[in-house]
Amino acid sequence: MTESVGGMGETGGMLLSEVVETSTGLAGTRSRLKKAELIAGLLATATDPDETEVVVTYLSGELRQRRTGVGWRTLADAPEPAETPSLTVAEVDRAFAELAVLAGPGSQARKREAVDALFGRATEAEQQFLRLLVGGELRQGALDGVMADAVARATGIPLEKIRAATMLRGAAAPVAVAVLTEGEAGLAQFGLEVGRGVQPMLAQSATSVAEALAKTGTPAALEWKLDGIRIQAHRDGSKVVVYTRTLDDITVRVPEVVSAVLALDAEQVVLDGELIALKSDGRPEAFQVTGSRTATRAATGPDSVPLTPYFFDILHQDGQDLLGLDGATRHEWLSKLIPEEQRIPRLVTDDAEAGHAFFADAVKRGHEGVMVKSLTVPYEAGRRGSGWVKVKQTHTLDLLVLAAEWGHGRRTGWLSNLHLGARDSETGEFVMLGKTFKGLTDELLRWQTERFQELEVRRDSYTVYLRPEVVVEIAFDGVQTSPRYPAGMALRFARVLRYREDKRPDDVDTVQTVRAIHEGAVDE
DNA sequence: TTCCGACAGTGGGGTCGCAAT
DNA sequence: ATTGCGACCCCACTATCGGAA
Repeated sequence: MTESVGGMGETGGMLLSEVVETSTGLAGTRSRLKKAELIAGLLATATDPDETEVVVTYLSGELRQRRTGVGWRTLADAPEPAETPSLTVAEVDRAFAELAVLAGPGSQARKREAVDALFGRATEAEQQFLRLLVGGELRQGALDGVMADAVARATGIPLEKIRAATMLRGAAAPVAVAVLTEGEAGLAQFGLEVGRGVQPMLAQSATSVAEALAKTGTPAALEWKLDGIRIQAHRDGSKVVVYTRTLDDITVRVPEVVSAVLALDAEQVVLDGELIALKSDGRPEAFQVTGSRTATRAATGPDSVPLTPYFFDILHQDGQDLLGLDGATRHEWLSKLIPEEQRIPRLVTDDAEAGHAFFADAVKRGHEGVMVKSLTVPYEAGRRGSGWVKVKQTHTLDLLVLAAEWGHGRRTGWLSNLHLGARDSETGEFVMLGKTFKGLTDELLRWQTERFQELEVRRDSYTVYLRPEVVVEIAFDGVQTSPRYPAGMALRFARVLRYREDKRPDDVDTVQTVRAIHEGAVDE
């Protein structure tokens, strides 16, 4: 262990440079076993729980502070790097903790000073590491999953137990610290705690109800998939806390949820649900409306858009943990506690045809599609298992590739991100509706990189612009209002299905067609 | 030996709050 | 009042590793 040299009166502890070296090693191998070994090796040299916690979070690609107010722009111009490493892990964590609480007039300048002080003591490699860490772009092939595996291997504790504790605790680092310092006995402290967010259960995708039913097994429950914000509501007596999918606390922004939960006939409860803005006729507002209202802090007043909470699962009630129970039993508990108008409409069936009719009805009512849920699996916090499967309505269009941007990371050297345009039937011009990088195989990336440069008309440092010749079939979930694109519309979740070399630019779909979808005039 | 679950990476559009201009 | 940045909401898809079958 090297002592800190020439620091600011620091006493020692692990150097940041040791973390940076390990991170470089992680990026240098694709083997997850090797990554786990490297992580375990460094964790073994940590001297105290605090240090262990910081190292665990850094090697998972995160800062310990949820928000610091420092981003890529602030870090773009940093002072000259130091020649030799001296920063300790503890010093770096403290520096970010201080940055995180800076606010008010003049805070930008003070942030600048604090960042310069920190980065002035960092070597070139350390500066680069911190930049990527802050930006959440470490890309060393190790995040929470690999970290959990590393901790399991280092301690000999089954991965499943570590994972379960992590999901219930809602965070990886405290669990890692507990087992690294106390062994398996350290896991005993982690269970569902009313008031503390649990990683929500996630869903796989399927393209049809029949395919979804094949994954979940039958009979299964189908529920409308609402296009809103995922919420997890905790009540302990008179205290209510509402969390988002990433366990951000949004309680003060959603009084509707607080009052709904306080009205329930239970002292303690943990509920999973969806929050959505509805029009006066009961149809859902565009996601942007729900998102905007939910993001607004002081969301009261006459002009405020009301939100409606729906609940679809229950994890705890009055001292009893329910998340280990099967889906059917949990829903019985839910039905007894939650009034029908606050539950998501649901159909239990083993018939794909009946299921499809339920799906079609949900879509007709303006919803995204359905969730298909196994009746037999427990609530698998944080898992994306086959117990829950989503089926969404999608659209497809033939569009023109207007340009393509150079990729990053494993896509470096390939043209990756496509600019997509529809034809304006009145002017004959092509109008950009958004970009996509999704759905491309390596083979396709190779092909388009070559082909697009043959069609190049000009380029800048990010983008190659093309002659309007390449037609691509695009899938997307819907059309949203856009403040950025010229038609005032953008595609939501666009992805490539295939190139259409059999089609000509005149064949691509029109802006007018897209507008019709936007206005809900087209059913596909 | 092949199959498949879990993970990480590669980015997309939109909105609000805040500080500076 | 406007602008730029940071943070967070929604997210689809492919490649890969390593254990399961």
